[in-house]
Amino acid sequence: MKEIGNIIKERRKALSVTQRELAALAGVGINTLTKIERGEANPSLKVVLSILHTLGLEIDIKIKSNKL
Amino acid sequence: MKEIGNIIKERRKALSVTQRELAALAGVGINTLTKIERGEANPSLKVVLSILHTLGLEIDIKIKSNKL
DNA sequence: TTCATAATCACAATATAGTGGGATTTGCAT
DNA sequence: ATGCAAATCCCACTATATTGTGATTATGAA
Repeated sequence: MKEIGNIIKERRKALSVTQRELAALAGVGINTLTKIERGEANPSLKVVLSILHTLGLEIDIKIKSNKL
Repeated sequence: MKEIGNIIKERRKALSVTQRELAALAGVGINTLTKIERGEANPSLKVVLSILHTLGLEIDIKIKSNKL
């Protein structure tokens, strides 16, 4: 969970937007966002997708490669 | 939400495992899994990741490309 | 340091995800 | 059509995610 939080935080900073702004744009509570960024939350898919979409990010799912 | 459900369902079938088996292996309830596969749920990230991991799938997040 | 803004925290209330149990339906064999 | 297993439905309960408010604590700039 820490990973996605960091991705969101870094992308947000790269776009120079505050937590409050991002939360508002994504339609989620500020508390929810701060916890997610810190990896202290188990957010619903809806919330995650909303935040990622707002940040211009997308998810894709693929078969795990077993490269070392 | 429909999309991830279909991905899970197709991957599960490709591996020839039943919903009950997958649910048990992933540590989630059968009802939860059936709803997710049908796109009638808004699952938590924990549940989604557990299912994907069990299926040998992984998620990655990238900047949305604006190709047409 | 001082000031302003951003981020985190703490609390309580509401919404909803996750669950099991049992009934029902669907799908696919023979 | 019959039988079996898989999938779905229904219901009620529990767990927890989400929320707003207000206070507190960083962070950074002048």
